[in-house]
Amino acid sequence: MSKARHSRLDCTPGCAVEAAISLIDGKWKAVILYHLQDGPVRFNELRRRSGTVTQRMLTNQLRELEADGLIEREIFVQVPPKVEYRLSDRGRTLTPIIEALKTWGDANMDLFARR
Amino acid sequence: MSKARHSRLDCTPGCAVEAAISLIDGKWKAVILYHLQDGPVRFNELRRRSGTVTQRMLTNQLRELEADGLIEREIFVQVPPKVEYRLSDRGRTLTPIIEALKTWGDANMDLFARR
DNA sequence: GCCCATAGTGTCAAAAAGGATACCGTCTTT
DNA sequence: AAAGACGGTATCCTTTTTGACACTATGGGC
Repeated sequence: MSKARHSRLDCTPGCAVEAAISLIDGKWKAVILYHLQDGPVRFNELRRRSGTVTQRMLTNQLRELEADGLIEREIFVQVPPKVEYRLSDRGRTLTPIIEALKTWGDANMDLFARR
Repeated sequence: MSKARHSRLDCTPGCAVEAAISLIDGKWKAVILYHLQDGPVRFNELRRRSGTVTQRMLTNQLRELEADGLIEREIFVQVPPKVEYRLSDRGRTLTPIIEALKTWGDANMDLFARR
């Protein structure tokens, strides 16, 4: 999803909104960013916290977030392997949005309960 | 996308974030909500403002937003037909999020330019 | 008579996203 | 000796999303 998304460079006002949302859509990206807000988290820990995500999907989403410069990946050369993910400076600027999503979601849980 | 999304009712903290984002993902929903912020807009006007969206997609997205209670649809019985879309009360509570997306998008345009 | 605008719907096909499963090598625990 | 934790990859398949295109009905302007 991170590829052919922003074809229009003739940016109408709505384009900025489209561009921003395209970085955090995907079923897991916003959730990942949320879990990284309090500091670095390891791969499997992230996996456990995110519920039903598969290994493959988590890897995909993390790679895309990294390619977009929103998170950073640090490999600790040791056995067993250790890899930490953390927000980049740019990623941290998304915090207000993620927080707003969380707040809104909590306040509107009734919307989801009825399905 | 509005259907089988929230399978986990054992809501972990990240679940609220996932739920909220699921309502505004899709390539056009956030953009539509953005365009509705200043008041009701007619179907074709919305289409023109949203760039490359097709008729079918716009209809789909509007129907889903309506089903989720975020927008309202008013039909004026006349010829040629007139249909206006406006934010519902609940939809209006999303305004801070949409605005934040717009602001963030504007501030990070460099991210999109380089693709 | 022909084209345009209005607000859609229907069908088909392509592309993208997501899920299931198996596998890798190393070390620790049981 | 077997199993589990770690952080992934590779492959295949299904579901979901998106796009292209044609079609509807009515009225107005040329």
